[in-house]
Amino acid sequence: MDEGYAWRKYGEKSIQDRKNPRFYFRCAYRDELGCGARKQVDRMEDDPSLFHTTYFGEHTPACPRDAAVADLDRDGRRFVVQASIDSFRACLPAEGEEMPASMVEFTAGYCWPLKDQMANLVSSDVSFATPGELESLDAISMEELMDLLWP
DNA sequence: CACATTTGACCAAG
DNA sequence: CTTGGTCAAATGTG
Repeated sequence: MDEGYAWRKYGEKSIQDRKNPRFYFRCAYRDELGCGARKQVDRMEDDPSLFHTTYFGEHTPACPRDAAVADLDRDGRRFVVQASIDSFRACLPAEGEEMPASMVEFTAGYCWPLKDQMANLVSSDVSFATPGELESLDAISMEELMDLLWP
């Protein structure tokens, strides 16, 4: 699953008692920005179509993200929402499923593996002073956001 | 050309 | 020694 960051693969190693090799990635901006973020990806034993990803370290705030940007006016305020577009797509409710009532529910309920990163993406936005302000987003504005991202 | 990925070498720890 | 993690030269991709 794409969490929106740019990674560079730097290794691949067979692991004892494991059928599949482990893949090693580091932030693509390690040299440029001194970012120390890394991750390891393993194919799962029981379901080879799934991968288990372990993260190490934090990204620099300056690390570019693969972001979608949406602008909308609501109650005279200007909202700017940034998110990894692939992450959002991957987390969209299935056909027939209900759209969550708020952005908080959306990120918490549907982006479980990415919950922290998604919450960070949204709450670090300049338009929202605190994460609590996200609670005020209702279902209608969520739909507006979706319309803007996928007209 | 400017990047990224592959892959065996290399290395530190146990 | 073995094991897991990283480096870097060769190779791939546009």
